[in-house]
Amino acid sequence: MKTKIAIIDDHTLMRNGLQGIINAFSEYEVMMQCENGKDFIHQLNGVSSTPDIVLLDINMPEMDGFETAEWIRIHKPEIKILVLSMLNSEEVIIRMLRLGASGYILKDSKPEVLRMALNNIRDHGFHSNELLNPRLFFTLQQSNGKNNGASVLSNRESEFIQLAASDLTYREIAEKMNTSPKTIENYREALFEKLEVKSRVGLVLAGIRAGWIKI
Amino acid sequence: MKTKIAIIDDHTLMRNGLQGIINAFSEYEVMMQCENGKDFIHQLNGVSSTPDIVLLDINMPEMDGFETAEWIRIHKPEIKILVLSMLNSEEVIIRMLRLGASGYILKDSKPEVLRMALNNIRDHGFHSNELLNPRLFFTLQQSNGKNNGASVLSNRESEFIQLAASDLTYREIAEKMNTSPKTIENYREALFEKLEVKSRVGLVLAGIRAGWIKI
DNA sequence: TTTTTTTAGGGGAAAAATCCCCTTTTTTTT
DNA sequence: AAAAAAAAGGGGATTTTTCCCCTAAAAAAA
Repeated sequence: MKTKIAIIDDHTLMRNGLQGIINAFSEYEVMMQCENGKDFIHQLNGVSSTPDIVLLDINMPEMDGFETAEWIRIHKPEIKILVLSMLNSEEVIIRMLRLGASGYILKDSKPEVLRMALNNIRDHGFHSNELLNPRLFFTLQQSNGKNNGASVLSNRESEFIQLAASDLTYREIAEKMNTSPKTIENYREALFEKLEVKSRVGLVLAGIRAGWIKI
Repeated sequence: MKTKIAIIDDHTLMRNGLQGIINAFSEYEVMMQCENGKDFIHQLNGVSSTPDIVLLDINMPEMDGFETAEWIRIHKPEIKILVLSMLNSEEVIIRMLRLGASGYILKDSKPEVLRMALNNIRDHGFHSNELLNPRLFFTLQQSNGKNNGASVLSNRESEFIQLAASDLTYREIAEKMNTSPKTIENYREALFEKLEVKSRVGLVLAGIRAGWIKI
């Protein structure tokens, strides 16, 4: 069962581009295209199911992103909102969060970022890579337990690589993971080989590029 | 004219500690100490002026931080809220933002962090260092004009930090930059201090977040 | 013009990371 | 049931990083 997406954006080209990108993700399908909030509300009456996630632009005629987010929070609170905006402004981001957005990414993001954002919202209820301080993100991820993504990495390796991307020493990482520094050594060596790197910095960079490390 | 602060926290020792710290900041004065939200509302009726910023704890008996934030947003929206919490949890942070908080810092923050948070809220209406991704923060700062990131780093430091984000050793970086490893040491130490990190990985991550390193 | 910053460099020591070599137990896959 | 992978751990050595201390010329700022 694919997760259903609605796109709310006044630019037809943008909508179609997004639809193409999203439909290429096997786990998602675009079920609605709307040119503003009013259109979205109108179309909702004509469909049998509601979207799971709404991709929401901010600057739109008639009913903009802020109004739309507010409407969704009040009338369809089960729908998650991922704001897709050109505005890299903290004030806007915070305003959107308060209106109930579950994530906020920039329009010039790469498709992988969009996909990761959608995954995070679907799996954890919110997305924050682009938004919130990664320190906080990792804390939460750990408490949530499960390790999604990378089958290349084992669970413990995933935990480790996230912590490797920090200001901690291996000894401190070992303490956080409740294991010995020598065990950490095993993960490190295994990952160095897998990712063909020679240093911890190289490992972290490779992890970031591979999408295993959230910044 | 000093900015007036109210402290809402159920621990007397914490309140007094905070009051001491804040009164040592020349631009702020503590005008109220309250042990929970109810106490705050009650005390508000007895004072002629309202506080500008409220330092708000979350876990409190009778009326906790969430309820208090909601009350303030509805009844005294002009009062800014800085949440001071032990909870490093994204869910809590997002909930607090939605309830109208202007900032969120951890209780184990240093006094300078508290002061910076207060300054940011006073001057810009919000504080986000601890909360939002520094990359966005710096981007915003740059577009606002002052404190543009580049001037923080000297030319050679900029070259160095980019090369630090690689699989190379410092000796190899020194060769690439046609200088001695000891000179590289100077850049490294200067940047560690500037960015408040303790390791090369920390440096690289801070550089990425600040937008100085392109990956 | 004086002061500060940048650039360039060094000595010496401690801590951390890296690289080899291993063993054992449990879990998963074939 | 056998093989492979994951998880946990260790010994011991080398290299790299990190942390103090320090000098000095050139450039930029005050």
